[in-house]
Amino acid sequence: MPRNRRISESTVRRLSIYYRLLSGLEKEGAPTVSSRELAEKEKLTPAQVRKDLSFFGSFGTRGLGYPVRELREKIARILGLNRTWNVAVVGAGNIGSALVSYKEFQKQGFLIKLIFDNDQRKIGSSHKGIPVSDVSHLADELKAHHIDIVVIAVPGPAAQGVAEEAVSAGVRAILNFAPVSLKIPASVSLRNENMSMELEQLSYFLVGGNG
Amino acid sequence: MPRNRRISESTVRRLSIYYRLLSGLEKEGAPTVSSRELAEKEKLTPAQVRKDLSFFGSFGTRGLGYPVRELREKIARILGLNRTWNVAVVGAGNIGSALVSYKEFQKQGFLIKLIFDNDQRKIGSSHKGIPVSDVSHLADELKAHHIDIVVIAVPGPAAQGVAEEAVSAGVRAILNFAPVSLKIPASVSLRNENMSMELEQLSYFLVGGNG
DNA sequence: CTTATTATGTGAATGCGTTCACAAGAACGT
DNA sequence: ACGTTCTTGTGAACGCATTCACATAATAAG
Repeated sequence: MPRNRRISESTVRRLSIYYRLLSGLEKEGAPTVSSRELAEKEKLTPAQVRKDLSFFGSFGTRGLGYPVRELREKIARILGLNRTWNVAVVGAGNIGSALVSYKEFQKQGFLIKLIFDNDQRKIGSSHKGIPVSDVSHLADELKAHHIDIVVIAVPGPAAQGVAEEAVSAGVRAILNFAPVSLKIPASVSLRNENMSMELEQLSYFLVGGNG
Repeated sequence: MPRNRRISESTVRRLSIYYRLLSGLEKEGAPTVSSRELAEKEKLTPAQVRKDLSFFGSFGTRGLGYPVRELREKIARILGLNRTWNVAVVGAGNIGSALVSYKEFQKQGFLIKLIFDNDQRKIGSSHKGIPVSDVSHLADELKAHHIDIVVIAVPGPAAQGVAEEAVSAGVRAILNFAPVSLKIPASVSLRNENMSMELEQLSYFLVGGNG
């Protein structure tokens, strides 16, 4: 059990995958699963799966595999999914609105508590029972509602300002949908979801990787 | 100029980043840019930038840097952004609708030509001038409209079926928003955009990487 | 024309994630 | 009980991306 070891980002990403897989297996009533079975479902190697899991201890049984329910619960604890998180969405445009309605988040314990916008026509209205607040009160509201994660869904030029407000309010995790690179302290965790970039990767593949 | 060389996925991802940066610099009228300047804007190393660009030739001038306009155009050709692509969105729910309204795609030359759904109440209506078609005619319509890229924005359980239809219609690139792992031939390029997973990564960071 | 400065391009070194390979352990049938 | 089969856990080998370091070259100033 190599504790104290730094876990690579790729390993954490795959933990999410294992979690989803294990949730499905648990519903099906499977008592155990082998690294080979997990690997086949996701086009990984069995060694990769075992190595990933071994970073957090050894919960497998040789000759049998891993206990589905226990492993899922263990990964939930590692990923912090055995609790709820308070989320705020900034930007009530197309993407922001879609995120608020996206039911997967609630299911996983990510509770959207606040929505912000700068459009007076939107402020005061509500999406799915969550009122749209004025973005000019961003920092105060984030603090008052103990928001853990801020989702930025505003136009590119506005994103950096929102990020800085969020950081100043003590937020330590940001999910950014704006197509810009945010400058924030290293102590804040940032993930970018840039859909144009994803399409560009596909485009590169389609033209065969050259010009 | 190390041609014939396989370009790593990370390099291609960064090309998208350089492209965005260069577009901005071009608007500002900057004639040239150094690897150091590019690196500083994105928290990369200058060596990384130079190595990435060197895979496609050497367009820099020692002592001066890279010509902004030429480099942007070169990267556009490499990524296949000097043309348009026909895109279809499957699923007219929250995410699908948001994508159709997302203006960045059109700007980059990704033209959404078709939207599909299985809900009779939605079929026939239109989003942003694009009519919603019946998903039961998926393959035929994809072929008829020469769709290059299919965006899957349907509930998890329906995603695999949609992917298979798309592949059977000759589609070679898929952007998947459904939280499942799609099984498709290796000859088809697939990118996953799983927003729950992004939040889970943030959650892992917030709990400090242990349970 | 010469010197100082800046910045590219790239082989070599480094670091890190993935895969290999195998010893060790557990279950199951005979 | 014993051998066969299955599967984990992990050190070692491997491969690939990143970083280093420097020769090379262009500009600018005096």
